[in-house]
Amino acid sequence: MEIYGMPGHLIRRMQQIAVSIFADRITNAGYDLTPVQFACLNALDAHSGIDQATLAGLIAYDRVTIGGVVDRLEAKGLVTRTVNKEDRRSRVLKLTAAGSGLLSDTRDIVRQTQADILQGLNEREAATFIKLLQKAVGAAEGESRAPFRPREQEGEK
Amino acid sequence: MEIYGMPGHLIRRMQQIAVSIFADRITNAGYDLTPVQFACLNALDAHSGIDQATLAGLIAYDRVTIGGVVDRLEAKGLVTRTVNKEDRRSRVLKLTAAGSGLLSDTRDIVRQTQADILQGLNEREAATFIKLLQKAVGAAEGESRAPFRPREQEGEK
DNA sequence: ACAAATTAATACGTATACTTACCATACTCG
DNA sequence: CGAGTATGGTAAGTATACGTATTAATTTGT
Repeated sequence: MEIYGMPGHLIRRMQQIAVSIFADRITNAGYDLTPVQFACLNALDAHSGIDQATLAGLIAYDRVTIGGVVDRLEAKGLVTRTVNKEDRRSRVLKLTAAGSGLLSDTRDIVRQTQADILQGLNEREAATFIKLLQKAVGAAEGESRAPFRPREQEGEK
Repeated sequence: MEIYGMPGHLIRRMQQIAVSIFADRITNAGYDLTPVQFACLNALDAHSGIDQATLAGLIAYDRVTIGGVVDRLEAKGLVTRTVNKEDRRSRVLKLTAAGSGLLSDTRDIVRQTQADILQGLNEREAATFIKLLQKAVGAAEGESRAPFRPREQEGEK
């Protein structure tokens, strides 16, 4: 069976390449941050004070995985984790000044990374590709073990 | 920064969903096999007797990762690993009868998996998506830490 | 009010997926 | 032919990325 034209193989390759480019650009700029760590800092910047489960849902990761990621972010002094007084099961996450600073410092690099990932496509192709990606992801979202969970608005619930 | 429309995020999600669907379909059919394990069996079926480094190159994985995968395939009795008499550094890999049988049994499931991954796209969209994926992967291939390495033909070299 | 169900976090286990470092073997070229 | 280089494999370490199970705390249903 020829696997080279199969979506499963190509998507894995694309992801492998994307991670590789991200690591390369970040390292070359003198920083130490992984894609999921960046995603966490970015989400905490927009939603300060959320707990780990909410963070996991916002960036569509497994709760257990995010627990480990937050461990490392906390160890690096980029994030604080305190028990929530209103619900003592959960932990309130906040960026530190260092976390906030690192996020600002790396945003442009990450933006550039996105372009480099699709370096082989022209503008029109890249737009089409992203549109199809979004459509495919949206349709199969439910098959994921770690689905995207937008934050509930105060009104609903 | 909004990450939901960025290629890096979408590609990771797509990969996450693809792996999830693969695991689901294989488990439901009563088998125990991961995507990379399937890729190894499939490559060894087409190229019996290659060594680990060649196998890694054929499916575009890191040498070290494939070492671990082959460990597990060997432990499950799906693959044999013997020292190459002509080059004692390398190990000759071959499918066992069990490995060959499992490959035949799971091929159709994997084929179906590929369609399920793109369930949200119609035929034309899926074709376009795969074409663009191949183009993007081909162009950025060199940025990967584990590039695809086709087998050298006897003539060159 | 109080048992049952749910939820947040964590512990433990498995499997990628890579880095760097090292050893053994093979190759190359002066 | 022998030194330097290259290559295959493995060891050790880090970081995802999940599954299952457990604990603690909150919510729900009666």
